[in-house]
Order: sequence, then structure tokens, then C-alpha cells
Amino acid sequence: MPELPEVETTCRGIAPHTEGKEVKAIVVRQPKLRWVVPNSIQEMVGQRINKVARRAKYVLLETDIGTTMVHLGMSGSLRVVDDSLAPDKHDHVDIILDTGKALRLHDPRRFGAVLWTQESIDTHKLIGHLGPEPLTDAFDVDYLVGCAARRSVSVKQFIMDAQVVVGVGNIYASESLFMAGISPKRAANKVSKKRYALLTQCIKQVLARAIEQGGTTLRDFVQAEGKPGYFKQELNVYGRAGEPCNTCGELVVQLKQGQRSTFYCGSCQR
DNA sequence: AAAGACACCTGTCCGC
DNA sequence: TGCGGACAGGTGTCTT
Repeated sequence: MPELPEVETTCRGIAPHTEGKEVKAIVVRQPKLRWVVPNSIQEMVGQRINKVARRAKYVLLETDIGTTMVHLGMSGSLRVVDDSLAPDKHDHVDIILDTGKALRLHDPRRFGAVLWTQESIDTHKLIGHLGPEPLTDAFDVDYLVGCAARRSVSVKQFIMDAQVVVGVGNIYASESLFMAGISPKRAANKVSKKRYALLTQCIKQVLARAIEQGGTTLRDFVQAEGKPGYFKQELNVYGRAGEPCNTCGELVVQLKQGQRSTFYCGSCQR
């Protein structure tokens, strides 16, 4: 489910309930997620959560002595619930706070992760090699053009490459390319600098707007309070194969690129 | 070095 | 109603 806007929405939703609160207990009902939840996660018990942050698609719960990293995978969501609320089948991990609330990870497919690290996040094995955040100034046209040199992969797969830029997943890659009028099939090194300048802006705009709308709920994403995101109604191409393009009326096309579905308008995108 | 395939897992939907 | 197969928002790892 979650791309950058959904993870950011989650962070913003849980922050008021977790920042400054102490962790009273951690309950792991199903340790087998993408990686087995480490026993060292219990080191977080008794610690105060100083800050909720995000890097790429990781939710970071920072304490004085270490950081808990939560990844939502394809089907994960993190909610704030009353500690006493009975867990569902796929509620795998609870981080129980001293307020009577708990952060509850729900993840049917178990592609998500809960990890504990004492090292600096910037150099962490899973994060150190990642590209810049798309909503920062470090992500600009010169940077993107530099990355694209000698890359024959399609521009859609290129912008989904986390070593190039983080947070752009399957929905927002298609949407950004539609907004920029660029064909997803074009090779990354065959896109002009002028069009990369536009694409850079479109990626920022699409992600920012999706965050404003609380993310996109396709099937199971929910925000911290359990509400869906509302960006789905603003999708122009994703999931709209066979429907008319909102701009020109031509039918939206679906294809596979790197095992993932891509949606685009063959008339508006060149 | 880069590109492509595969793996992980459950739920849902569609056609027969 | 049941069954098989395809598909789903991610990403590390292995093979070409």
C-alpha cells in the first residue's frame, strides 16, 4: 500500500499520540514479517519517544538510546488504538504507551518490518544507500539528469528506483509521468533536461497534494485514526485502464514494466 | 555496473 | 459453490 504520502500521513497522525510518551510494553504476536522482529526491540521499553520522523518509506520512532524503524510494506498500516481494544487477525505488533494507547501494526501480507537500531539512521544498512527525499531541494533537475546518464531503463522504473529518489512508488510514478506528459516507456537517458525539470516539479506536486489528501486508499490503507486517504479521486491514470483520459478522452492504457503495472495515456504522454 | 527475475505472504476477484 | 490463476501500494537478493 504505502508510498511516501501514506507513510507521511501515518507519521503525522501518530506523532501527537506518541511524541513525548513513554513505551510501557511491546507485544509481538507475529514476529515473522519481512524480517523477524528482533528481540532487541524490547530495549525500547521504558524509553521516551522523542520524535516521530520519516526517511524514505520508514517510520522512525526516535528515543535517547536508539530508533525503532517501521516499514509498512505493501499492506501495512499503523494505527493509534486503545490498548484494551482486542487485536485483529493481522495485528502483529503493539507498541504500548503509558497513556493507555498503543501503536498497532496491521499487515496482512507481512511484507512490512519492525526493526531496532542503535546506530545512526543515515548510515543504516537499509537506508544509507538511498537517494534524496523528493520533497527537498536536494532533489532537483540537475541531480535527476545526472542520475539518468547511461540509464537505458524506462523512465518509470527509473523514478521508482530508491537509489535515485525515495518514496515514488507504483501509483505516484504513473501519476507524475502523466502530469509531466512523458511516456513511461521512454528510456531514462532519452528524456530531455527540459522535461526532467518538469518531471521533478510534477513529482513534488503530486506527492505534496497526495499528502494533503491523506494519501491514497486503494483497498486497505488507513490513517492513524482509521480513516482512508482521499487522493484516489484525484488519480488520473492509475487503476483506470480502459477509461477515458481526463484530458483528451483517449482510453487509458495498462502495461507491465519490471513486473509492475503501469498506466498512461498514449496521446497525452510522449 | 545495470537490468531483469524472483522471493516473501495473504486476500480478493474473475472466469470456468 | 468451488477451484485455479492473476493480481495487489515494496524491496532485498540473486542471476544474467
